[in-house]
Amino acid sequence: MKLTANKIAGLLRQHGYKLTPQRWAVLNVISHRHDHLTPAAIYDRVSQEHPGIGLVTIYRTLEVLAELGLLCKVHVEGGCRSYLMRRPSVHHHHLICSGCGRVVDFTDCALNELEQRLSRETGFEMKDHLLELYGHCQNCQKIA
Amino acid sequence: MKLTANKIAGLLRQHGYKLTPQRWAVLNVISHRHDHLTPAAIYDRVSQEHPGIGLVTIYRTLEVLAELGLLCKVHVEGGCRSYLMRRPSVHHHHLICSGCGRVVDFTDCALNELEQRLSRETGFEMKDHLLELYGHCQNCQKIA
DNA sequence: CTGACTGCAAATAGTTTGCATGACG
DNA sequence: CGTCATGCAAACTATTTGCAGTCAG
Repeated sequence: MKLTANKIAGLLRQHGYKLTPQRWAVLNVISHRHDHLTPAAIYDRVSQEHPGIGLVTIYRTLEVLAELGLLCKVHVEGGCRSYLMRRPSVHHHHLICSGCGRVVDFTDCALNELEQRLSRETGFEMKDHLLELYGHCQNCQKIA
Repeated sequence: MKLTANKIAGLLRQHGYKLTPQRWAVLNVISHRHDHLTPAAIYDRVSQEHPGIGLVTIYRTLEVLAELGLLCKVHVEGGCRSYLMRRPSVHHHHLICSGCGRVVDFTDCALNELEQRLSRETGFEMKDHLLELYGHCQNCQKIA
């Protein structure tokens, strides 16, 4: 499910955006990783190949890419700044390694039944949920 | 399960803290509500009865109270600053109304099976999870 | 040309830290 | 006394906004 430059460019254009070198650079940095990064960390990495880019551009780019569903945010223990990672816009959740930050996606959250029960009990109309699992990946288990 | 001043004072003292008027004021503000508040909002309310209190004290108090399990944090859609609310320290989750901010707790998250399956599939050792449900409460459904 | 995009600098927000002072056992 | 707590001011970090110059169609 590799997205080509063309597809991404098309997707951007559909929404009135352009695929600029900066946006491309951000996408490159993020898509080659399996963990999550802060805006600042993305900035650092992008800067290496693209000195002179502004941190502001990173923020704006992330906003656009997230809007198109090419990225999504992650909440992490302790602080909950807006960490981000790559992934298309299907309903899914994250399993995050507290050791190395690696993120694994999964789609089946098995919450329907729970939502229905709570809806019955509380009268709430369910709209959405936030689910993230934390643990240690095999690698980090060895180290610890 | 109302906590008396004495119990709270004892709990604080056990951990080497004191029950000061400021801490008491913060607890009062929070314990009378069913929704979540930002530190700044808590500050505003506490200030009314307790002018001259510092925002810093609110932050420090919240930290202490959270450490003792008298409060806990909430993540909210959009931004995810540290919103807070009252509640004892048992494993539980939040059902949050996107309309009015009301929070309902529930304990049975039915995630064991999911965690076991994912653990088998990915080799992760599960430690913890973050689960929050969002919806509209009965009241807010009427309004909308 | 026009609108989209970028980068800088400045402005905001939210939160933390250092320090002198005061309360209390 | 010695410890903990408070409030102020300052420091920081994270993020957003205003603006002028640039670029592609």
